[in-house]
Amino acid sequence: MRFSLVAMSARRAGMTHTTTIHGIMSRAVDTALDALVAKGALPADVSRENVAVEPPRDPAHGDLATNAAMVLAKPAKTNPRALAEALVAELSALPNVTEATIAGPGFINLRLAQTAWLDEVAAIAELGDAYGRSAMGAGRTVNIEYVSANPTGPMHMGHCRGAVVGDALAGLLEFAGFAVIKEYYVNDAGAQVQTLGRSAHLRYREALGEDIGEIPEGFYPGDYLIPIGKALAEEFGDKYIGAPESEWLDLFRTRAVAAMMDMIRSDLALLGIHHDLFSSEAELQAAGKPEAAEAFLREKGLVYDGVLEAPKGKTLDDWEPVELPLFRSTQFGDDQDRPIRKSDGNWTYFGADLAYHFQKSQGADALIDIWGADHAGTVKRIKAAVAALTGAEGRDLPFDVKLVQMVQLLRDGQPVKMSKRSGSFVTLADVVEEVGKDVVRFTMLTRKPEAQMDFDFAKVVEASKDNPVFYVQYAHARICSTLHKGAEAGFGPSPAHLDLLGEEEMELVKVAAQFPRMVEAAARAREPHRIAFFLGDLAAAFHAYWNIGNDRVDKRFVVADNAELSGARLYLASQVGQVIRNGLAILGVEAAEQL
RNA sequence: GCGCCCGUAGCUCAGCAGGAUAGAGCAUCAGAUUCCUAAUCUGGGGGCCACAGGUUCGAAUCCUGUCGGGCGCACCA
Repeated sequence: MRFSLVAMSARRAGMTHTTTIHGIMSRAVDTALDALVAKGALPADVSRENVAVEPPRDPAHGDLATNAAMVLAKPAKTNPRALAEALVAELSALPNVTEATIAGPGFINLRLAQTAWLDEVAAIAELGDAYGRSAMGAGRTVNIEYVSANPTGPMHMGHCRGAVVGDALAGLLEFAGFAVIKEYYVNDAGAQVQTLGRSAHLRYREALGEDIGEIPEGFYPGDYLIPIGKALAEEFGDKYIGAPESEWLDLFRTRAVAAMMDMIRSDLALLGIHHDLFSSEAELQAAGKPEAAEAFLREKGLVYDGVLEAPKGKTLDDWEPVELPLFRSTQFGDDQDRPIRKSDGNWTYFGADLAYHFQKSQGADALIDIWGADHAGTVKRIKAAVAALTGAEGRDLPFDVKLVQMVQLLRDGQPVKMSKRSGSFVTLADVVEEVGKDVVRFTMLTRKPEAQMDFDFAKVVEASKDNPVFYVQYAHARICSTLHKGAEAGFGPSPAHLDLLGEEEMELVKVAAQFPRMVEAAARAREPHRIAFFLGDLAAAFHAYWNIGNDRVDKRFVVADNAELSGARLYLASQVGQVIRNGLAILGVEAAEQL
């Protein structure tokens, strides 16, 4: 009980901005509830967990609304109406609040004084790049593993979405007050990297003049291995021509993996992605981590030697029952226990991955994995493993696996063909080169990650309002050019006469003021795409205001012969620009000053 | 057969921690645009939120079932 109260107050503290309007008002509601408790109108032990203070859907209802009376009525053993009336009495006494009314089933609608909103504009200016930052994370460490593409070739578009979503999520959580570790798991221990080593050897022979002809089945055919072969040839001469594999495979594999990782890192850099930590599966195994995890789990009775049943619903020609060390994942909701070692004694991917997650868990308060949706089937076992390993230590470690759906590449509505046989696929580098980093990043975030998406080369660079990337960038560019024009006319942004701003301008302020809330909501849900959608809304509000100026010269940002009004509007424009920049920064997108 | 994800306007998708009359863009229809900030603008029509139950003061949202679509289901990675 004590524990939950502590947790709750920490949570509430994390949600509260001290200097922005939604924080101030949600604290004000909290304080009003405290007052009711003091007066005996509300029991002290009622959980306020579901109390929300947020803008109503319909702006006609007011600036903010709270459901407090409805949520608390039942546990307080009173009716919503009575509670609402008591709360309204408290809230309407606040200087910020010009009107507090009860509506519908018991909502309390609040209208705020204009000065409250203008204070928010000032807060944006004061906090600058930090506006919207939250203390929600309270410095807790979150490890987010993303990309983790196999080091067997360059990054292609299949990796792109997970990379962007992971990186944007990392940016979001960092902005929300978490200490974020961005990690990449290098699968440098399996059969695929052996194949890579052999493929490099083939290219090495080729570099030394041998005609290798068509790349045979079972080797990686891509041209990107040619320079690796050449480098190996230069370094080692013909030393490994005709030599048995045992003499060169480890060496060639290691060299090839290193080269692939260099290539992947530079591909990622094109997207602005830089991991903090690259963890090697081979090193993990060399350090005996899987053995340690196995021993630990055996001791707990969570690993045993057993025989798997043949898979149902499909027939396998080469199925035969074998005894293997199995992890008891069924105990954690999986539908089958999972082998951690193969019959040849090597670790399965899962066996090593389990140890890897254990390793990650020791340096973090929460784990997040970003995976392609094709790995959905393995989520349960890894969650089971983490629950088993950390649960056995008495920890309850939050662990999320985010699945990212595939992207279909289109060009003018037609699917882009990829030839696997020739080893040519659409690389990430190609796409970034064609449309630019910012377009790739933003576009990948214009759909929730678990929904499939199309990426049409023609559409994503289109300069029109139905292209969200452009729409947001254009808003920012417009703001920059407006400030520029203002300066030419001798007007600069100034907070001196913000009270001259009218209702239309306040609409824009109210949208911009949502930003801190949106950051917290997005961070809580771990959905960076919400920031992208918010930016679309903010850009729309800005363009809407701008459009008023089409017909009404007096509503433009720069009003001739009126330095005070122009100064106030330019100040507003400048702060809207600041919010757009902050949002884009979370997503790793640069705000264009001109288009 | 089992598991996971999805099902919201003609199309592509939002829907913020269960809140008030479900939103946007495209398309469509009707207007605006000499001057002005048109890489457009204003307005209209369009919905059994797949279906059926349940929980709740209240459900697109949570639970169960059905139907439909996608993905996965080896000791692969």
